[in-house]
Amino acid sequence: MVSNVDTLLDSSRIEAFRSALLAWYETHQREMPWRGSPDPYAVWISEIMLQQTRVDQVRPYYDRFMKRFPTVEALGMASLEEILKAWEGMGYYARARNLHRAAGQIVERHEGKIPDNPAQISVLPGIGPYTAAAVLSIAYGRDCPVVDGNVVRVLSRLFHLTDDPAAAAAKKQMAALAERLLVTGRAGDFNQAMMELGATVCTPRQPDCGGCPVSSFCLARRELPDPSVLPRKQPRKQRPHHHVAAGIVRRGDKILIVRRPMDGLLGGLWEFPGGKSEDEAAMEEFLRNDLKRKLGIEIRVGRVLATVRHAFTHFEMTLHGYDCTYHGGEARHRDGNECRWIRFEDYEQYAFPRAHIRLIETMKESEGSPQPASATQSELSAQSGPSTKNLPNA
DNA sequence: AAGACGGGGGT
DNA sequence: ACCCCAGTCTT
Repeated sequence: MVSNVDTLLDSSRIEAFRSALLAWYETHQREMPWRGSPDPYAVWISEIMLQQTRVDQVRPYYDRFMKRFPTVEALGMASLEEILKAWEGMGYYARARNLHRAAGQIVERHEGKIPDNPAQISVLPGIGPYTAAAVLSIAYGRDCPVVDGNVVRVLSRLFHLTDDPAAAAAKKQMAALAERLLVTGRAGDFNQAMMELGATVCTPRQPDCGGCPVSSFCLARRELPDPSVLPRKQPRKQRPHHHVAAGIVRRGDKILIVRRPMDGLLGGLWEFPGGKSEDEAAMEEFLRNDLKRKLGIEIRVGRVLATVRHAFTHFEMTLHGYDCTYHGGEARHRDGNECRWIRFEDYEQYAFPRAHIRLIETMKESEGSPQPASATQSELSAQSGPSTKNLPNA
């Protein structure tokens, strides 16, 4: 589509485009705590948090995180456990693990200063092409164009690009166009303006072309009845649905939690032990066998304390939380996962996956939280039946 | 090139 | 119910 691209790429039109975009950004940008004074550390943290995560979700996490870890040195001193706890609920926990490693490297190799050049910043864990360009342009004013999901969408429509943006050739083309349009000397503003435009005006569905400052430059607007068909979206597979049994295993006034391995899903987080069951009808038996096999403990499985539905990107899960009582064994995980007996009220000191948090909240609401050892079996069974009140679509 | 990796909000 | 997000890393 060279001819399409050329339509906009003459210097006077590019200048007009830049002026319109920057003028719009000046008056329409949203308030964000990391804007204003470009502290490289603040920019770095915000950009990591903003990976695949919306501004409004990041905001409260960012404020708490910066209060807790105000500098690279503070972050470098922190344990992974502290950082994961601060990250709890935001997802993509590899970001927190990479932040922990990167902070250590920045303190040790760069005297606590975020690198200001592509070669050094790009090798830090968790910093890919987008984040490198974002930090370098916003914090250091370097002329590096960013290409994120917003920019891909804006450019696809602006230039009527119909290729799959996931393809290598399309990525190259996007990068070249962003580079060509970039306002030299104001790269940070330009990049943020493009992203802000994509996030608030040139949205995936029902873009506000009437409110767009650069609609007169937009080829999709001119040539298509509906610009929102771009960028070309590829067909998605449907997600499988799994049933997971988790045991809230009581031993006196303690309950058992197990830490997930560092790599993989929800890496480094704590959870109630259990696993995926093929047979939804035989969850209790599965759970008893599963904890025997993985942890070497004997349990008695009681009633369902709470049931939670939870959607991940690539699968869906119904999490069944069972009231269990301990009946012997050492609680040593066969794969070496750390096991810990904690008091129920101490769970807030550990980072849990969202689904397990909701399990805990549901148990507390229904007064089905694990009872002190003094409670008899009859007292427990006298309580209300399985709680499914937080189970959407059930 | 494709898949793994969370969670929330918009439509 | 489905879409997709201020992406990165691994295979």
